[in-house]
Amino acid sequence: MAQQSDTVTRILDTAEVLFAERGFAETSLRTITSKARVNLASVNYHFGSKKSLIQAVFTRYLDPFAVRFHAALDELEAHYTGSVIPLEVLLETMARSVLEVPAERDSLKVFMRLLGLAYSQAQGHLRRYIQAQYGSVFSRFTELVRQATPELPDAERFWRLHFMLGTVIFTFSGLDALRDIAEKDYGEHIGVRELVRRLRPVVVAGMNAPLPEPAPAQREAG
Amino acid sequence: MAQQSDTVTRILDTAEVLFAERGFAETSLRTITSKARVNLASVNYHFGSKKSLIQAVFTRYLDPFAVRFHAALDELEAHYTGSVIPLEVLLETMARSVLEVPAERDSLKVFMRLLGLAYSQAQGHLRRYIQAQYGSVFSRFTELVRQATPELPDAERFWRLHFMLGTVIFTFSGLDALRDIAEKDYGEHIGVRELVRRLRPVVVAGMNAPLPEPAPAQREAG
DNA sequence: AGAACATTGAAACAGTTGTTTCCTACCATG
DNA sequence: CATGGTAGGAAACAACTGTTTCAATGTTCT
Repeated sequence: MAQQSDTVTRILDTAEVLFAERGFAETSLRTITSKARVNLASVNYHFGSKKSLIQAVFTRYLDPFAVRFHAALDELEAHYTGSVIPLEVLLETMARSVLEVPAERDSLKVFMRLLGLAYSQAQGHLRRYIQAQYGSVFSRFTELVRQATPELPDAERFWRLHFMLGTVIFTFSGLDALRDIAEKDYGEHIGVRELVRRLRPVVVAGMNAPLPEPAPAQREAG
Repeated sequence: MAQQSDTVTRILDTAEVLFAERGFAETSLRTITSKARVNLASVNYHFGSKKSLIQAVFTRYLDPFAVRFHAALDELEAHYTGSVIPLEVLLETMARSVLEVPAERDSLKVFMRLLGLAYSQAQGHLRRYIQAQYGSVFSRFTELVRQATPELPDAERFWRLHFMLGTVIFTFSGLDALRDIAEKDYGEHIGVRELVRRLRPVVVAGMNAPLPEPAPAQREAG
């Protein structure tokens, strides 16, 4: 009981890679269990169902992330006591927290791809689970961003945060494909930290972009 | 032969909506054919296989898009003969071309979600098909962007274009979910054109962001 | 030691998947 | 009218899906 069964972690390790490579529906339990050299029934025994396995894969990443991120925000608030935390610092802190979690297992690529799938994949259950489980961390972060960007209307800030989220998730989630193209065209092998360095000014500039021109009288279809 | 069978278009109309809602693997041919009130075998009869049906759904969007976009770029090059086309104009033209195609059928949401799936979904066959079929249009566009942003190093421009692609695809692909949240939190119902208006300054600012600080002496892991 | 428990193993379950087969209806051309 | 090729319908196909069952293990505590 001190450490959970070897079978459980072997399933999780194998499942997260296969999920990231092919998606959830396209990955069968038999593929997972045979690749993990584990009995087929053990997934249902340890996790209950495939759906629960998927959630467990996410939990293993997101639980440590939530802890670290909360701690990092605590430090930040203690340091900037009273005054406002600058946007760049907030973004930098979030990036660092995200990067730290999977660093131990060289699985950042998997983590990011899973995040991308969580958004794009079959509508509901996973996004609802993540929202219910980790929504509070995200709320705390957005509240700090609100204080850091008082000039932005609330709706504008909401959308821009999601724009930037899209940039990051899309980039890392398609990292292998993009990296191949970049390597072929520019001969430059690019790593994760290098990519973060490139991402930083773009994200900051996006958040600080001038406000859009006000909407014209609009008839909308859609 | 003058117009293709009613069955074919009924299958395509139904399939694109279901694919966009649930993904490819999660949508069975039986779901499609029953909802389209069409015989199950007709998919294989008219398209050959499910994979070909998926490609046909994309072709029906991308073929007209490629035609329109090429024409729009022709016009642009004729108008700016000799001189360089500004970046904002290029982005605006691309946005307009993308928006025009599905406008006739009120299916922009579907189109965008399909684009998102094409990137995020099970890695290979679809992205390869799109790359092979429509890569030339994209190359023409990126070459014009290169001329419009001569101060950007090639690699930097490559990555920023994909950053911005991520922003757009991620946003529209998760549009329904995001719109629900936004509507709940800010009571504001947002339409596609409204979203494009918000997107524009962010994308431009991202492309024009200051160059990142040069990389430090780096030891890189993975 | 034996009893209680948690974990595995192999097999079967019922349901769904994409695809194929075969037969009927059509409809223009000979 | 007959006949060719095209499209549609019902049923079956084999393969695969997630899940369950039940016996055979090991493991742990008294």
